[in-house]
Amino acid sequence: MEQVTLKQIANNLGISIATVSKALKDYPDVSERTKEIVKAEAARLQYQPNSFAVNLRTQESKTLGLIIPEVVHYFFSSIVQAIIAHATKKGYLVIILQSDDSPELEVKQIDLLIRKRVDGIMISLANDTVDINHLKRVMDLQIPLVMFDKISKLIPCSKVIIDDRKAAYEATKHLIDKGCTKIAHLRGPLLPQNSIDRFLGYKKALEDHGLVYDPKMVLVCNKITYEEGREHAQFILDNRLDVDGIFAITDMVAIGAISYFNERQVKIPEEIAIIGFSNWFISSAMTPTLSTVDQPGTKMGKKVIKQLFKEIKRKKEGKIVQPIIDVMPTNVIERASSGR
Amino acid sequence: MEQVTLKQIANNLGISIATVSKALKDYPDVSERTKEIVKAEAARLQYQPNSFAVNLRTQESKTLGLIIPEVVHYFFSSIVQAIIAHATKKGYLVIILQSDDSPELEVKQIDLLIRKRVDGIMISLANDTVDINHLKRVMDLQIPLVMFDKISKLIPCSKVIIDDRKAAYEATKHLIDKGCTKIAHLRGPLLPQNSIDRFLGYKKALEDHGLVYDPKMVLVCNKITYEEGREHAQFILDNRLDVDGIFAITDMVAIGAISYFNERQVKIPEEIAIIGFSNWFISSAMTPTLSTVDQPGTKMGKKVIKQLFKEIKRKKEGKIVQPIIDVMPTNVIERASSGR
DNA sequence: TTAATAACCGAAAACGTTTTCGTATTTTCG
DNA sequence: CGAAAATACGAAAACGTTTTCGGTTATTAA
Repeated sequence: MEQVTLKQIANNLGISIATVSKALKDYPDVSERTKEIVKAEAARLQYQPNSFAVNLRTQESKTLGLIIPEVVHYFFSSIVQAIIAHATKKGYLVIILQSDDSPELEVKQIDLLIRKRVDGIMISLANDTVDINHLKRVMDLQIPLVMFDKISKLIPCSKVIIDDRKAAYEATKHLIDKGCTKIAHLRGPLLPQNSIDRFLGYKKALEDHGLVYDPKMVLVCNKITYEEGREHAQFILDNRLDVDGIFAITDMVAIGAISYFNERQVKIPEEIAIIGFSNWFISSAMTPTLSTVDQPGTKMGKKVIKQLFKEIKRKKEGKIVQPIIDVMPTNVIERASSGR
Repeated sequence: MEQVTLKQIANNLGISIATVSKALKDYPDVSERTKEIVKAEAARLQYQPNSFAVNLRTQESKTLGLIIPEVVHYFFSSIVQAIIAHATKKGYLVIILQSDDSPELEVKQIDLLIRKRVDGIMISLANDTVDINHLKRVMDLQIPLVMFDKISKLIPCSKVIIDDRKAAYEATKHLIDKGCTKIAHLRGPLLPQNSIDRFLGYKKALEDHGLVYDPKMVLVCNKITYEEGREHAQFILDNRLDVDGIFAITDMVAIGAISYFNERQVKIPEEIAIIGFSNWFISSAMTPTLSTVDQPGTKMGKKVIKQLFKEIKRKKEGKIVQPIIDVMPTNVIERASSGR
């Protein structure tokens, strides 16, 4: 089972490699007759161009890199799916890497992608990435780069995000509209911007509606897990915190809290109303169903890959790319957990 | 920002390209002194070998292909995660493609991977893949191939699977042990082997324990969705099927059913006990928590990639690969939905 | 001292493609 | 009819690496 090359076709037909190559790519300086002959022979031998050689020659890999903190995650896997689908449609393949929210891994992975000479990189940063030299390097090397969801404002590349602050504001306001006056917030870690922004949105909403902001009502989830949701729910009950509403940084945390409240017979939403964030699929399948903020993963993925393609194209044409910042709309979805 | 090549280093130092290449790879016929000098210069210029050229020369891409039916799926994304993690540890990157359970897409994607000349392919087949010529082609081209979960018995490659029939048998038996005598089965589509096997396990368990198998108690889920779970639950209630236990093909379906039963105030597990399949994360976070069969995604992913590496290595050594079939153990996890 | 051996380095081919440029042939047109 | 233009093809360089094989020194043994 020998490799079929242009050379073989050329030899079989008694013509040159150059002509074969050009015939297959419909160059104008090849006669129709020879084109036909060459194509027939190529088909007969099931010729497939050697992508290694093509890559080397054209200096592009037709491959993109995608780095996300976690694969097993509804929001991220939705994005992954959308990106893969659109990339393959355009003849590009996608290499996926998972940073596990580790900045060190992230640096290594960027390095891997650069070495592989991918044609573009999409990334959602690890939670506590602060050093951004690896990203600067990507920019310096002129590799098209698009960030999404977890971004760094210090890198002047295109970004696809949501307005976490506004979304959190609206989620909190939703609870207020439902009559909650003592709203707790299960926030994320202290570092990443999303977590900070959601917290700020929560705080602002309280202040704008005449409610006092009490730091004791804000509990930190370092890992943003189901278990933390349960633990904080327990903390609230055991310490008799006076709470009638909860805004959780994520559906995962909200579900943990709900599960614990269910066990302790706390009525939701009557005694405590809850709203999550992300519109994870399962939030509509819970009992009670979970109110949440829709974070449109599929749409975001589509925007990300489209922007990347735009930048790859502009780079090829030698034009300068004007980075954009696309803020996707979010909206509160009311379900049973806040439906008073 | 010019590309740094071996040639540049060679010119800078006034030696040949060959020597530079060998020095960087610690060939024995290069003196320690020149090795040091070369390495220093390479470090100074931040030399990175051009992977296109390396690929072409060595005829390997250090890249693997992975095709799965769905990315947004707890079981599959767990596998993806494990595979990516192990692959990168060994210096390999992973290209992921999603077949959407479409045989046509699957064929195209296999073709893409072959063209990209990946060093190995891992695949879980689309639900209704029957024509397997694309897989035969992979075998013919001697590309290492490992199948998992949804496999084809007709292809003599390595496989990592579970014993669906046995697992389903045990799930059904679990319900019987709990005192159920009228057990329904929400089965999957008629075609794929997993679906058939789980059905057969269910049937066998009934027969082995003196219960009559009634085709009317088997309802088909063509898409294996949450909604189908709900619809079948409704069907059962509306048609007054005499049911005291349900074995669902998947947690997703089971959760749908539970959700509907909750709405209709059917007590679980008192009136109807339910067991799912896969041990999807959320099954332990439901109310009531869902009994299920553990399908160890992470472990399976690890086995898959390890076997693939083994075969890649053997191929390099020119040895023949002996395909293996690894049947991973599963076990019933009892939770509230069957805990009488 | 000479021959044999070891140590070190470089020339060059090869991987398979793309593309520029030149050349030979044919056609067009004044 | 002759010059210009159009048509069709091929030679060859280039992409950057790896590796074989010779060749040149320096070292050792006889």
